[in-house]
Amino acid sequence: ICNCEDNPKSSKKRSRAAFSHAQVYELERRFNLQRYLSGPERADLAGALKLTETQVKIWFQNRRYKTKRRQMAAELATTPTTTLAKRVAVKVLVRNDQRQYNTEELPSPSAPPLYQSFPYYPYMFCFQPWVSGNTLSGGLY
Amino acid sequence: ICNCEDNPKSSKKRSRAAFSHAQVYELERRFNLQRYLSGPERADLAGALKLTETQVKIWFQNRRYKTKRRQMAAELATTPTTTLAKRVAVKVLVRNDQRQYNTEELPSPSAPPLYQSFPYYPYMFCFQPWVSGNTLSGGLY
DNA sequence: TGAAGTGGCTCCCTCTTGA
DNA sequence: TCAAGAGGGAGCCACTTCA
Repeated sequence: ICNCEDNPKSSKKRSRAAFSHAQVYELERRFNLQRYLSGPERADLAGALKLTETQVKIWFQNRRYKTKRRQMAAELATTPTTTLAKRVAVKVLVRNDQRQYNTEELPSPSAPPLYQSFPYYPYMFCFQPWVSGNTLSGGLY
Repeated sequence: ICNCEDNPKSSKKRSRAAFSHAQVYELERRFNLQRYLSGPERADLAGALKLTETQVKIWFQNRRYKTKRRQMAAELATTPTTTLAKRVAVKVLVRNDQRQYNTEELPSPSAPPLYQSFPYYPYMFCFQPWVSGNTLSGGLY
């Protein structure tokens, strides 16, 4: 599915592209500002870092997942079992009239926020023109 | 794929549900306000109209497409051929540094805006919590 | 006529792999 | 270790169906 058309260096399968320090630094900085990128934002960032839009997209995806996993692990390690049980119950009873956050997203009282002031907070804020049909330059969303 | 689980009235294939006047009126009113619904907005509207979230989603989808088709037809009918040719050219040459609108979205000087002050304008504005994993109550996004 | 079906695309999340 | 692969859900657009 993912064709990943670029990186003229290799003609093989090319796994593990290994981004540079500068690239990772900028991605990391951006990630601390926002967990999700809109189409144009992604395009700009990819252009600035000389990465594929797909690479930026996947990097953010992996980063989100990694953060979430780390948080859940930390939470599991520091939260008493009874509290966890209670949380599950709450999760099921919640109505969905209003926004429905997963309980993991609420800053846990005991788990230290690994990424300062950024608990896992999965909402999208996409303000993107929806380019319909024939999109040029590969990067679409 | 689309299971469309509801409408206890019929036990058959159930095509053409035929919404009521009140339902259509409200959908229409909402459509004049916004072309796209976020998850919670859709859930609220569906609940208020006693429709499935899927029905509301599909209604908006069909409505968008219908509007677009109507606009393109109107534009085709009222725009001289030379102008159309020029537009195609422009479309291809546009850079995508900045937002890239389809030319149809710009209010055409000659085509009357069938839906007042609402040219076809395909962008998403989703401000929706991303419910991960086990979502209850059927409606997800 | 218009709600729903179909197909093709993208994004997202989750988990896994292998250089 | 971590970018990328792969599976599965959901939304969007384009068209088509047929009650």
